[in-house]
Amino acid sequence: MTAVKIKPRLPKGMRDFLPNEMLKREYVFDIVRQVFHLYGFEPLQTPVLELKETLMGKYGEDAEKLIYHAQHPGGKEEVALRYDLTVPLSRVVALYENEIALPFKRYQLSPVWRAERPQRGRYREFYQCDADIVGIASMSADAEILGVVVTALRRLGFQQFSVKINNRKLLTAIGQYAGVPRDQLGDLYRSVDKFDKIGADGVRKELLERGIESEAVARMMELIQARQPGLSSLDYAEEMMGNFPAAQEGIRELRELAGHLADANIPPQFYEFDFTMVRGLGYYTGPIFETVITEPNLGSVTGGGRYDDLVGLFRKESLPTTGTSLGIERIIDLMDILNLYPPDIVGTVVQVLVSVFNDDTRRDSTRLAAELRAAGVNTELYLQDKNLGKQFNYADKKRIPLVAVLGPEEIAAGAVKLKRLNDGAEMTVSRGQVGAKVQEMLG
RNA sequence: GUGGCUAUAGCGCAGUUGGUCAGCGCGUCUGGUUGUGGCCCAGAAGGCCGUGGGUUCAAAUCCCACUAGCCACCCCA
Repeated sequence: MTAVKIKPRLPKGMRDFLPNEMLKREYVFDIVRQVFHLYGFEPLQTPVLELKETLMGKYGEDAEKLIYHAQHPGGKEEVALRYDLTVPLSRVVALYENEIALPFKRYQLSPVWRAERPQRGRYREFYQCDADIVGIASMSADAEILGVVVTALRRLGFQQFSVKINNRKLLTAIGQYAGVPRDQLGDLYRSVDKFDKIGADGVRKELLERGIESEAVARMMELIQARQPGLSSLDYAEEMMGNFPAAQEGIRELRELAGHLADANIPPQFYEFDFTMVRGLGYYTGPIFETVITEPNLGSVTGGGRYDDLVGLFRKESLPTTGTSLGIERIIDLMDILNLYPPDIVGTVVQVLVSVFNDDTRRDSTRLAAELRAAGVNTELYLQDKNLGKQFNYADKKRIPLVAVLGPEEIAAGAVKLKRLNDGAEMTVSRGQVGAKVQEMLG
């Protein structure tokens, strides 16, 4: 053995999740999964690695630089770690077109990798929870996606949030209306997207700095400043830009979407039309969505939209597709900050600690643990050789709710003493009914 | 990728203009309490002050580089 140890470290932006944290993560995953099932989505799993040709050219130039490349020495295939779950889905749909019945409603809870500089709420390995509907052009599909988002967030305990809805077609029309040349559209969108952060004046300033004509900036500002509640914003947009075909189409879609949302009983306080919301990824073609929880601001917690052309990159004919991604990492960070976890998930899965009185009684404790497990109770048998006080201490620290004491007295009486740690209540019960009594004491 | 801030015990921190500055709180361990945790009391362990150079009689303290983390920008979940 050498004296030099390797420093235990992690790659930048990657994390371990210790049991305490995993319990919380799984709680969130479970709720999200339930909601996906509730809306009729079914699970899909794809490999961590994709062929480079599958990933390249889908996300835009900037995003592509963040793709992790994964080669082994002498490898013949060019492979990379997946960057999101949307492109793999499109690949799957194209690959199994004869086996998949449309509409294809799938969800996937999986890690993705992006070589970004880590920050709060931003990691290099992080889980996304995607739900998408392939094969439906109608806005009813988009409405279902928004229903999933709103339901999942509400079930997780978020009270105040707003899903912002915009449309790529409308953004195109806004650019046309303002008279901004094509090569400046990116700059235009990037600035407009910051409206919430830097305000109207900030956007105006930035647009001018980016060299966009002052006349175009003025027309632009007139448009985006007129943000109005509910559907009146759509009326306003139509009034202003109604003679642009892209605007007509975009507004028609959003009207249709609004109708479906109302029919589906999605409470209107949870969504709004916001023409300043822009999504960066290149593949969106229609309605786009994003959810921001403003207090505290950790960036967007969901993002999605319609991408009718993406499947078409993998086969002759494309398929209309819409979907969303829940940013589970940011949701988890917010759950902690806002204290949204139910009290019983913190600590441990163990319901009862079976203590061991002394060496002579260990066999009895082992049998008791077996009986409890057979009765379906999550049971930990104390495996060390320490006095009762230490064993209670251990249970207390691990937040195990009940301790079973099986000393000579109990053994002689064919009984078990159960103690509930949060209030100190004790109950001596016969061995035969210990499973039922444990459930009773756990309430 | 660009800029800024930070780095002292397991965790959170203090350390004044270089000279008892190696400390505090929490946690851990031991005992008070060998059939019962939390609270209290007493005690103990634990640090090459991120790493490597430099300045100086003297560096946790000043300078440089590196590394890591955080924040902002970019972008995004």
